[in-house]
Amino acid sequence: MTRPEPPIRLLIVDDHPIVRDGLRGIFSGDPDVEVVGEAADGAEGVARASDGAVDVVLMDLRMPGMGGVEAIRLLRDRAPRVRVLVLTTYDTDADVLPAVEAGATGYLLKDAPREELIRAVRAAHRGQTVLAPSAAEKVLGRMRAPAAGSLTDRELEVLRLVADGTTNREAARQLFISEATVKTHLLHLYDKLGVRDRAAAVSEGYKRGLLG
Amino acid sequence: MTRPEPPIRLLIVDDHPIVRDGLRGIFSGDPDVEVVGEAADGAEGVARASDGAVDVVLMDLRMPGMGGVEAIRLLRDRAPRVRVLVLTTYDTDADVLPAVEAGATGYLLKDAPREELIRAVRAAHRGQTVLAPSAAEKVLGRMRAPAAGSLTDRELEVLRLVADGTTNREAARQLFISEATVKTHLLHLYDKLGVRDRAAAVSEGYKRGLLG
DNA sequence: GCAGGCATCAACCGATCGGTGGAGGGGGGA
DNA sequence: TCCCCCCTCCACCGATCGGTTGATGCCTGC
Repeated sequence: MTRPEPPIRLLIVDDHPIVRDGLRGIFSGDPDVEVVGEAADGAEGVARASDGAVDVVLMDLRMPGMGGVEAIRLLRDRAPRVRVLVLTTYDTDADVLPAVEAGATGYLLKDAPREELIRAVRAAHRGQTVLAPSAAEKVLGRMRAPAAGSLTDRELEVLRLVADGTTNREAARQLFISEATVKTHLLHLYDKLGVRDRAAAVSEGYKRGLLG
Repeated sequence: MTRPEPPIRLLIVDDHPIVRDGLRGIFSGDPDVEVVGEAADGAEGVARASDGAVDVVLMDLRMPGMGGVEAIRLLRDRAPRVRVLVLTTYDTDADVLPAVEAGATGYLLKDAPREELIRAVRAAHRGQTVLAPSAAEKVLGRMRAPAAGSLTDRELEVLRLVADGTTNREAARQLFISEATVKTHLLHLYDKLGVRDRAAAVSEGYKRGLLG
């Protein structure tokens, strides 16, 4: 007879107790998956997943304290064998790309059906990449538009000013537009570059040859 | 007989009325210098100096609204013949270097003796560079340590993290130090790079080959 | 003619950052 | 030995930034 596989040891990391309970419930009916712990933020998640007793982590991204992306980075270092499956509400470039680059094995949205979630955990455990369609789109989009001028002229102007240390207010004056518009351009280019702040945007700008 | 030179037309830009009055008083006794106007911030200063009726601008740096550095940049564009003499209280790298790079003809501190101030205005009018000793030191220091690892190991680590978009808090966790220490490192490297914020620091980092 | 990209602006909010002024320990060069 | 540099940490503050939502006008391509 076939020896039963040991269950997949799953850690749930999410700041909302209700979500954690819901996830627990979903997996409680599955003998192949055992929820071995929960954590309410990234730091706790890293701590619990670093002891070798976890196979897969279901990781939320936006959490108070240490966020998911940082946690994933740390886990790549401290527990490389742990697979991290991102499970979050958002699928913007700025969420998906950093998470994938940090080393997430998969990326699902919280509106995914239960079955898909269960299948994804199994797939992640086998090391397979599981991307929600919208997340896959972002990743591919990133590949397709690698360096090119994905930024509009105006966005590039703003980025250049920011790289020179101008504040939003100063940039607005120099471009003869309002500060609100500068912020809008920034938010757009953050999304396009897959970053969350001006410093990282400048860095991406250099990496892609937009600045320099 | 020698035709008397027309007086030097001087514009005073400083947000403190008292300082403006003091400066006016200093030059009132000098027939070679005529104070032709005052402004309380950079924007007003640029406007008044752009009409061709000003020879030299005495410019403060830190002012509400548009600061002095930005005003100097704009003047380089709109009224290149106007000489700008910076007169400020501070002489840190972060003040001196941007001002000089923006195109200031001179840099004096407010504790300078009256005579030096008057001499400086005349020198600036002739296009001569006038630097307060401490300011000259910063400029030379910049020349001496052009690219090299003027940053300490720790500062460079912090800069790299910042370029990756990590917040101070996250960087602190990753380096196992407190957030306060991260901020200290940042302030130090801002000074060394001659910038005022993380975005510009990242840019300088790439320009100097510290990043990328 | 209408969808969609681009540029513009507004208001509000919490989080983060930058500025300032200390303080103390450790290590290396003068 | 003494001083300076580096690294560490604290607390307070105002300024700025980033997030969010929603809206308008223009132009181009379908």
